[in-house]
Amino acid sequence: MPTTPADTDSRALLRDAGLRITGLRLSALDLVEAHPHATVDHIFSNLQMKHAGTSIQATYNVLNDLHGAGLLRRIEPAGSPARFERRIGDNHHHLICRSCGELHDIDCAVGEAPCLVPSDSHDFILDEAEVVFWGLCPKCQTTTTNP
Amino acid sequence: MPTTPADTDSRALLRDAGLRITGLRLSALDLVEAHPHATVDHIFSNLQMKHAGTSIQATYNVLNDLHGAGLLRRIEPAGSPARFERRIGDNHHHLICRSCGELHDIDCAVGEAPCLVPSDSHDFILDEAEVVFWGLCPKCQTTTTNP
DNA sequence: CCCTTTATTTGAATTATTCAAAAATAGAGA
DNA sequence: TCTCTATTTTTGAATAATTCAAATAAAGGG
Repeated sequence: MPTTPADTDSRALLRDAGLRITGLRLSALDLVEAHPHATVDHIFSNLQMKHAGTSIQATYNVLNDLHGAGLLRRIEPAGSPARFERRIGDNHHHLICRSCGELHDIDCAVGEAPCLVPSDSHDFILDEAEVVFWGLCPKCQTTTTNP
Repeated sequence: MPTTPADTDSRALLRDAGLRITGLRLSALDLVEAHPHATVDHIFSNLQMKHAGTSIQATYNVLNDLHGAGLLRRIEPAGSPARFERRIGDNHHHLICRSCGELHDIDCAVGEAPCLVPSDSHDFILDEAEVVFWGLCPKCQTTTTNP
């Protein structure tokens, strides 16, 4: 079977994570790379095209395993099923339309930095400050009030 | 029926929001006031105590109506069912334990509604910058690695 | 007090996700 | 290369959170 550079890279990622190299996992990694913020359903139907007979449970398994190994980031915006992305380890955030769910990556918030440091840590060991910007996308600004 | 000051206040809130004044709605407001971050289940069982026969659907209706009227804020942290709180209109955030789900309010150091500005607004009309601090609470720092 | 609108109950469905046992397969070692 | 075992995937079913819809009950303006 032909191996693209990306494929070779994905194999190394899986191996380094201690996960076996399977077609589903390689395809899932590629898919999320190509379609950031993909939902489980979307990933599921794409996996089915490449690997006939793929089950939804296997899709959840694969995504959970990849997430557990730190190869995928999972985001769960309010009112939406889980989404997955490859950009991990950086400090990027998300901008979501309340009306249609359109989602953009936001490289980093600018300005009022104090918001990214809690005023009282309650003695927690912090590992993430997750920021979601909510609003209305340009399209929904004009269509929201329609009948 | 006796009306406490809080009760009177809640009645005014409902009336001003154009919502009819019902026992369930008054109790739900009181309950969330007394128990910030309460889950639907928690609110449901408490409503049942005060109003025998209350259904889970009515609980969802009441909470959705109050939320729609802007009287309750709904938060939906990843991996948790929806939670409700009375603190609305201020710019406070949340600190959540990844292990046990313990949740604290975090007062934002900076005042206004979206306390942060995205690096690129994508022409969205923003109404909220939601920040969730994730970490491990003191208790889970010691118990997480146990068998 | 009646009537109409709005709430709530009753009963069922949907969506997102997980659990568990059986069958298949990756890949380390003989 | 072949075999064996642990891991992965399928198959089948269950659960949790939430919503939908029709029938009944209650709020509150006239």
